[in-house]
Amino acid sequence: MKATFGEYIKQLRVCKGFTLTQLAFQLGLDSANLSKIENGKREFDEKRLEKLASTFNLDIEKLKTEYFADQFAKKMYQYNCSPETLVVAEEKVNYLKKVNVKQGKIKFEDEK
Amino acid sequence: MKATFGEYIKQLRVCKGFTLTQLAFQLGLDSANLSKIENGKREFDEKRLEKLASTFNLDIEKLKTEYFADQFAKKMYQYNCSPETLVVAEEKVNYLKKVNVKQGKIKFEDEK
DNA sequence: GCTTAATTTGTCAATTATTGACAAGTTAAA
DNA sequence: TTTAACTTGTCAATAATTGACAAATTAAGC
Repeated sequence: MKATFGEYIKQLRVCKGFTLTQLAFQLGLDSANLSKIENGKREFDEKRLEKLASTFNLDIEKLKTEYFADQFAKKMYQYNCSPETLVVAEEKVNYLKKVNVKQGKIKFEDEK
Repeated sequence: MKATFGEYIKQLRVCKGFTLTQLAFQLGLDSANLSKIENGKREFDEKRLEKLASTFNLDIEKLKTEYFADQFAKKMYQYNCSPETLVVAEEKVNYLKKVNVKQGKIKFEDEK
């Protein structure tokens, strides 16, 4: 899968023969906005990933991978980050996990 | 460098013997907020990367790498993304670059 | 051609998130 | 116990994102 997340959604949609309006309804948004999402002019909201997965019967984990990879790639491209960035990111994920095990949960804003 | 970006800033600051107030002044923010940044309770604003680099005489590219890697890692950790995500991200960066060469600039919101 | 559905684009108010600022609290060193 | 350093809480101001609708364009069928 080399396409952007928007292109990916469009692919899924067209493949199943849905119109924008139909899919937008499933996802609980406006067809105009779905169009923008498909064309990379708006972001897909993370909270709709589950609905997207169930609509197309996709593995939610794979979908998350596509989704976040897309976000990272866009940032990298936009800010012209070195490829090294992803290597360092991997180290940092491991660091966070290790610290987490040692010290207990690191809380993010959206956790209670 | 395995630490978070906040820990990294603190390291730099303490190493040079600066107080929060001193560094905060250099960066144009409040010492209370810098404290939060160092402790991971607020995000460092991308627009201050240059100032941070010049204050500590750091290579801006390396700093960017640290900075964005930190952001990606936090998201990965927060949403429990598979490690695969970073591999896919790399593919997608290449895809974006290729598409860009073929079709001309992809514009982001903050470009004119 | 004409008609109608599908898609895209523009705009904007409303919601939501982020920031800057300051006060009040705690910790640490002398 | 005083003074500086740091941390935490709060909140208004600012900024970013979203949802919604109208209008414009494109595509398909007749």
